[in-house]
Formats: sequence, structure tokens, C-alpha cells
Amino acid sequence: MSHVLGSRPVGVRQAQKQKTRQALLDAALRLLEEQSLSSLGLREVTRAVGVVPTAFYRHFRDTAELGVALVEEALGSLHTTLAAMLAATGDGEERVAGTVQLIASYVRAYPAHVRFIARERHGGVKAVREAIGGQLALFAREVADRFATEPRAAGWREEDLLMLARTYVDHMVMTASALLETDDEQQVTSTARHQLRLIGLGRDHWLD
Amino acid sequence: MSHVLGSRPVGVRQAQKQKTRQALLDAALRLLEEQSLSSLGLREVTRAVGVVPTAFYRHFRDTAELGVALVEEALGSLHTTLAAMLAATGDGEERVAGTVQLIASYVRAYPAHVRFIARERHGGVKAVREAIGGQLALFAREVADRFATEPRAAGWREEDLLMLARTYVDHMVMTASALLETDDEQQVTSTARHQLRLIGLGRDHWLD
DNA sequence: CGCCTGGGGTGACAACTGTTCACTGACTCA
DNA sequence: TGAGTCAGTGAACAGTTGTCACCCCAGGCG
Repeated sequence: MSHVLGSRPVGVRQAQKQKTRQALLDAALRLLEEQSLSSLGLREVTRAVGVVPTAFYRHFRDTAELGVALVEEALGSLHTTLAAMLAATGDGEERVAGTVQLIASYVRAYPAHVRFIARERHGGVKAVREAIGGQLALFAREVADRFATEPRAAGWREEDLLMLARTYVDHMVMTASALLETDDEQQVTSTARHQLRLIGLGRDHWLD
Repeated sequence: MSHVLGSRPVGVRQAQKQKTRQALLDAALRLLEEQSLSSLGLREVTRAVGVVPTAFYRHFRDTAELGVALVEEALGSLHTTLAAMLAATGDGEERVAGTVQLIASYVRAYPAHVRFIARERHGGVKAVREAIGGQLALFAREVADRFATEPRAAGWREEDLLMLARTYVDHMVMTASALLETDDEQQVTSTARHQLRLIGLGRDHWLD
């Protein structure tokens, strides 16, 4: 008789289903640490979960659809984090360092998700590529909109603001994946900070 | 009795072998346009060439080794092109436009190679990732060395020059893969030009 | 010339894949 | 309470995969 508002699983039934679904996503993400989505087998995933192959179809049409769900899981919840990151006003060296540190801690917290995004951004599954591209474009828009409200953006053309935002987003993704592959985190974060400074300088002298 | 110096195929035998090897590479590259290396099957490649599966082993241990060979084919010959690109002295708007145009024409000439590099740079096969990373690091070194000879580099720290070079190389790769995925080439090249201008401005004011 | 090397072919193997269909039994809800 | 829903099961299918030992015969070379 009780109605649960907002949250998805309304009964024991739905809850179990979502639990299995999440188990499939988790197992897939783990398997994808050492292979690409286009070689991920449906049986491989169900075996890792401890469930019969056909159960897979109750949740996803194929592994491509699972991939799209993973994109949502990895990037969907990042919008709020990004907003917080942008809200930290102030500029200069400590702002730059803070940004890079935030990226580093995110990579440390969710390495598998980051790896997945970096790997499948140009991967072999079209639907997943497009899902990631869409999310990143959304990020760029959000960043650009944020910039537009700041006094530094006075005199900037709309499209140049978007270009600048794209540069920042691209740099973020590249730094994240570089952090995954290196074992010298200091080296990577240092380079990332200097690159941000470089972009910041270009930004300051854009209107000449 | 005649000795051919330098060039590889010294006899009809060797020539045939290299011909088959090249056919395997070509077929693989074509198949990789719509999948990742980690899902590329050995049989799939030989079938496309019109050769029996076991013949594959005469040339490569497995598909990973073929992938490394593809990296060499795609990036190995690019060093000279890159040198030419850097040799074009002069700066400012037309230099930037020329650079972007050169990238665009390279993508148009070898789209499959570019796609392969973008896809496997963070792909599921470790050996291939490392091969690509090594080549790109080499590019960055070459660019940095070139910069070091220019008067603009006066006062720059060695590691900052390398950082700058990496930024340019990364930007090149990103622009190339962006050109592959878009259908609006003008849009992408325009953004790329503006990003180069942004970096150039940062470069000009680095020593403040 | 005639032996030898080795790229390519044959056929077969066990293991694996995605997808189908009919099923069971715990949960839902009027 | 009793009928219906549906997440997960079980078995079977037609293909596919990588790898094997063995054979063939054109090209290389003394």
C-alpha cells in the first residue's frame, strides 16, 4: 500500500532485478579493464556474475546497449561534480592545482570508469562512441555557459567560449587517461598544471 | 648473383611473402574500421585475404603482433612528414592554417590509419597501446628539439618545451580523430585553428 | 642438376559464441 | 486467495574461433 516516490525499485521484484542489472554492469566494467567492448561477450559477463546466459536479455538487448548504460553510469553523475569544480572561484596557481587534484582524485576513485570512457571514446561500437561524444559535448556546453557569466568573458564571441570550453574538457579527459597509464603521477599532474597555465595565459591575451 | 642492397625482398620468394603480409595488414586495417583490435579474429583476416587460417602464423604470432606492425606502418613514416611540417617556418595566422590543412589532408589520405591509431591508443591490447605511446613520445621529443633551436624558445626550461611539444602533438591527434568523426570539416578545422592560436598566445606570454 | 627450405594448404580438434524455446516458481495485486 | 507476471533456468542449435600435425611443391642454392 505504501508508495515510494522518486526512487526506482518499488517492490522486492524490481529491487532484485536492478541488483542483477548492476551486477552485470559491474562485472562488465571489470572485464573491460583488459579488453574492448567490441570483444566483450554476453556469456563472459553472465558467467562472471554467476547467472545463466539468457538472463542477460532481461536487461540488455546486446553488449552494445550495456555499453551505453555504462556511459550513463560513468558520466551521468559527473555533471554535479563538474559544477562544483567550476563553482570554486578564484584563479591563478592554486585554482589550477585544485582542478588537477580533483581530476586525480576522481581517477583514483573510479579508475575502471575512466578507463572505459577513454577506451570507448573512439572504440569500435558506434552507439557507445556517440553516447560518450554527446556527454562530452554537454560538458563543454555547461562549462561554456559558466564562463559566459564570468567577467573575464567580456568581449568574447559565443563560439570562442565554446571552443575554450572544449579545450578544457578535452584536456580533462586526456589528463585522466594519462593518469591511468602512467606510474609517475607527479610527472603527469605537473604537466597537466603547466598545460592549464598555458591555456590560461592564451585566454588572458585572446582579445588582442 | 646480383645483390640488392637496402630493400627487403631479395628474391621472388621473399617478395611473395611480403605481398601476402601486406595483404594481411591491409585487410586487417579495413576490418578495424568497424571494430577494435581485441575483437579482430585471425580467421577473419585470412578469410578477407583469401588465404588459409594457418598461413597467418607464417607472418604474425597473433593479432596483437599484427597490431604492432600496423602502428609502425601508420606512424613510422610520419616522422619525415612531421619534420617537413615543422620546417615550414613563419608564424601567425597562415602558419596555423597551414598546419591544420596539413593534418586534414593527411586524414583524407589515410583515414583508416588515423582511425586505427585513435582507436587503439587507449585500446584493449597492451602491446599496441605501448607502441603508439612510444611513437607519440618520440614525436613530442622531435618537436621539442625543433623548438629548442628557434629564437622564441630563449629562456624556456627544457621540460616546459617538452610540455609544449606534447600539447601540440596531443592537439594534432585529437584534431585528426575529430575530423574522422564529424561530417562538418569546416567546423572542426576552424576550432582547431582557434585552439592553436590560443596555445600560441599562451606560448608568447609564458615568460611573465 | 638435385637436394632443401619454407610459404601456403588440408583436415580435424575441442572450446566457445549468440540466440531460440519451453520451463519454473517467487512475487504482485485485484 | 488465486490468477497472472516475469526474472532467471536448462538444454539444445548452428556457427565460429585458435591451434594442431601433416602434406605439397615452387624457389633458392651448392
